[in-house]
Amino acid sequence: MNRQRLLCADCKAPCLMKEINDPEAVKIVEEKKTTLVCSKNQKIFHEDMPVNSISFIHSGIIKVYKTGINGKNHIIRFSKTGDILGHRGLNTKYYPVSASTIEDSSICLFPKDFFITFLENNSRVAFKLLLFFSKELENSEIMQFNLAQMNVREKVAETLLYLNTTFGTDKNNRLNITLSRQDLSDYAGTTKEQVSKILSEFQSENLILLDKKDIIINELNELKKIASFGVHLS
Amino acid sequence: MNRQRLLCADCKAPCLMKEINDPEAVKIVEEKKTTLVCSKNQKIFHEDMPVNSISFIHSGIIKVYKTGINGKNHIIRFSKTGDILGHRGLNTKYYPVSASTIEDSSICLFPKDFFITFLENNSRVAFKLLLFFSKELENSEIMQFNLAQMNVREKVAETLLYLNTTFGTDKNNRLNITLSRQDLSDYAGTTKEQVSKILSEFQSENLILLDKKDIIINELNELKKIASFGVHLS
DNA sequence: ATTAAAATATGACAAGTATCATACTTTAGT
DNA sequence: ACTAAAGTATGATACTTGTCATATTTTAAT
Repeated sequence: MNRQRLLCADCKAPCLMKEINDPEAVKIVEEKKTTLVCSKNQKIFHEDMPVNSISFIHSGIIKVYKTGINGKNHIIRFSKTGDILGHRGLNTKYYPVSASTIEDSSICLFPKDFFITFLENNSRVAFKLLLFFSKELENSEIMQFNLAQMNVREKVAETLLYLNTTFGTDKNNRLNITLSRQDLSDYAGTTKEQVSKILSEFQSENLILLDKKDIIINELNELKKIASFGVHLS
Repeated sequence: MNRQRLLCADCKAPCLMKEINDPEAVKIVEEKKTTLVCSKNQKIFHEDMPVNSISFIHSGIIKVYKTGINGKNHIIRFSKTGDILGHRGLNTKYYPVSASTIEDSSICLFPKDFFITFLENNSRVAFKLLLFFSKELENSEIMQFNLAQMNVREKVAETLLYLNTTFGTDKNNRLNITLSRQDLSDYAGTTKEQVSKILSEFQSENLILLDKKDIIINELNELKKIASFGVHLS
C-alpha cells in the first residue's frame, strides 16, 4: 500500500466528482485528494474502524462485506472503477462494513469533514448522491428478497447474472471478474461446496463453462430463466 | 379511503418536513400537501404503479414489501408516524415495492415533481434525507446479513427485537404492534408455521407470553442472546 | 520442473426447514 | 350469543441444504 498522485483532469473513471462543473471547485477538491494504491487481497478498512475519509475507486475491484462468526462473511457488493466507497460512513463514526481488494486497486480519498462540507455547499452533487443512495437501497432490498426467497440454485444463477451485469464479459463471454468459490458463496448466501456443486451442474447443462477459476457464460437466457423467480439487480 | 385536511402546524409527527425553518416555505409546502386517510389492510400503492407522490405517515402503521410468487411476500420494513413513504420512487418511474396499512392510517402526500424541486432548493433538507437514506441502507444491509446467515430461531428472535425497538411496548411489555403469523414470517424470512413453532418454543422457555395475537416480551436480554450472532437494527 | 500448500469437486450423511394435514382458537358479522 | 370463516398450533414427513471427508486440481514458491 503506497500513495501516489493522480490528477482528476486525466481521470477516465465516471465518479461522482465528475459532476462538479465549476473549475475553481475542481481545483479545491483536487488539493484535498490523496490516492492509495494497493495490491490484491488487502484490507482497505475494517468494521469498527473510525471513518476518516470517503473514497472513489480509480481502478480495480473491491469487495464490501460484513464479518460473521467463524469466518463466514456476507459480501454486500463488489465495487469497481468510479464507484464510491465508504459512503456509509457519512452518518456513522465507525465503518459498518469491511472492504478488501479483489484485484490490484487504486482509490482516491477525501477527508470526511471536507466531503460533508462540500456536499452541503453543492446541492446538485448532493442530490446526485441522494439518487445514488436510493438506487443502492433498491439493490439492497432486491438482495433481501432474493436471500429470503430463492433456493440455492436460483441464488447462484442470480449471482452470475449480477457479475455479468456489473463487470461484463470479454468477447468470448468470459466474466471480467475472477472470484474464489468462497467469495461467490459469501455473496450468494450459501456455502462454497454448494457453489461448486451448482456450477458443475450448470456446466453439465452447458449453461456455463469452467476454465480454471474463470467462468464463461454460454446461455445467459437460461440462467435468467432459472433466476426468473427473483427480481434482478441493475 | 378519503381525504381530509391536516395542518402541519398542529402536527406532532417527527417528519422530515419539520426540518424546514423558513415560515414562507412551510406555507408553500402546506399548500401542496394532500392527506389520505385509510383503514387497516388497505393497499396504498403497488409495485409497478407510477410514482406521483412522496408521502409521510401522519399516523398508523404501514408495511412495505415485495410481492413474490404464490403469494409469499417479503416485508422490507414496518413504517410508522413520521416515517417517509414511497421515497424510493425518487429515482424510479414506478414503485419498486408495495405498501399496505397494518392499522388505520393517515398519510400526507406531496407531488413528486414538487418534492424534487423542493429538495434541490433546500440543501439542508436534502442533506438530512441523504443521511436518512444512508441509515436505511445500513438497516437493509444488516437485514441481508441476517437473512443470509441466521437460522430460523435467530431470525424470529431478531424480528421480535426489531419490533420492540421500532414500536416499543406498553408498561406491561406488550408490543405496540400486532401482526399475523404470516406477516411475521414474511419479515423474518421463513414460513408462518415455523413462526408459530418458534413463538411457542419461546413461550415455553418463558421468554415471551402469547396473548391472542399480542406478544408480551418477558426476557428481552435472552432474546438478544439468541439473536446475538447477528447484527442489530436500530 | 518439482513440490507443498491451497483451492476445488464430489459423494455420503446429518441437520434444519418447508410442506402438508388436521385440530384448535379467535375473529367478525349477523 | 351464535356461527362461519379466518387464523393459529402442532405433529408427521419429505426435501433441501450444510457439514464432513476425501480425492483431485490448481497455484505459487523453490
